[in-house]
Amino acid sequence: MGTPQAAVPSLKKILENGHQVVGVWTQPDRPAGRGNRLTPPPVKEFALVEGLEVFQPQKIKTVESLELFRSHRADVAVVVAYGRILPQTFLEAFPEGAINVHFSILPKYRGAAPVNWAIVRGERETGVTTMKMDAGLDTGDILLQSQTPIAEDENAVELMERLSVLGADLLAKTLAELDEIEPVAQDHEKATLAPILKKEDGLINWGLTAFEINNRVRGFQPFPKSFSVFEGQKLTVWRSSVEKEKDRVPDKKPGEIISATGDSLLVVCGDGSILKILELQIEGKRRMATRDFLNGVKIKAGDFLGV
RNA sequence: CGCGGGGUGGAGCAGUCAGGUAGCUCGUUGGGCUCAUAACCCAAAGGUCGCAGGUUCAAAUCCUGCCCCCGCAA
Repeated sequence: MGTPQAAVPSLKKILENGHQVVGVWTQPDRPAGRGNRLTPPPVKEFALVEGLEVFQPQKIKTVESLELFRSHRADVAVVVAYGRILPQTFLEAFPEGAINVHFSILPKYRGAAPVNWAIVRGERETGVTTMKMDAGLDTGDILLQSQTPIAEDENAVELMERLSVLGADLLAKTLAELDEIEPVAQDHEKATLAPILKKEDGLINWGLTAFEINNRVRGFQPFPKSFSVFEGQKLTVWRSSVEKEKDRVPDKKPGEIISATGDSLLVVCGDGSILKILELQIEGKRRMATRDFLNGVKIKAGDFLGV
């Protein structure tokens, strides 16, 4: 059971390792993109190519869904970002229960957006966890974990791509050694949450420090992204960096542009720290390097972002 | 038929409403200046104005159809 691209490597790995996949559960096709065309989730596309049987119930909490699920008579359910909370009855449907791949080192970052929040919080390291699912939100007993450092300029999309592969490997190991692994209860005292991101989370608060904003720029991808307003239009920051501490300008107000020439677009943030915008996008336009943006637009030091 | 913006030398844009010599900021190439430079000065090359029709003496600009890109909403 899984839905987005991040779940595909796990499914692929399971197949490669010779496990018998009796059914793939994924979210229904949804209208997406321009024109609202009905779009199948990545897991479905992959599963169909592999000739697997795909199930996309509109509702999971129905007797029909449960009956269908039970009818697979599988040994175990594997869940990777399915997108729905599974009722206890599903978790108990098979002898080995349900195993989940979660993209953080639990108990940290429980919830829907663990990769994003790990970056936003400035973590230097994260990882993946396999666990035995229980009824709570990512509260199940831990089976295996694997860590990886977060690169300083790595964004959430890139990190997720790595973690999805790491998770697939860890899942393979977990399934192979399922009988020997001793599940370990989480230290619930140390749990932190990684709640699902909302559109409004993406609006840049220039009062935060450049470090914090840069982390949001990296972490809020692919959604909701970090954006501000320039001349009434949405300006999305795709890539940025933090200027040196010694160059701080404590006398300037957050949001002020202090340089807009060549490759250099510098914005004042909290405590006078400075964010350098490297790549951006104006609504309706394509994503572009700062140099290109500055070539075509009248913008100068003293202007403000966010108004 | 969800709403909207856009396709103009290699890049990002102006010009389109009120048809008439295609412009700006960069980049590229050559030359100059300088101890030196990604800095500065001078010069040059480079454009079927997305595609196809139509209107007109004349179309980047007006009309029709098509292709492609992007934002919003889901």
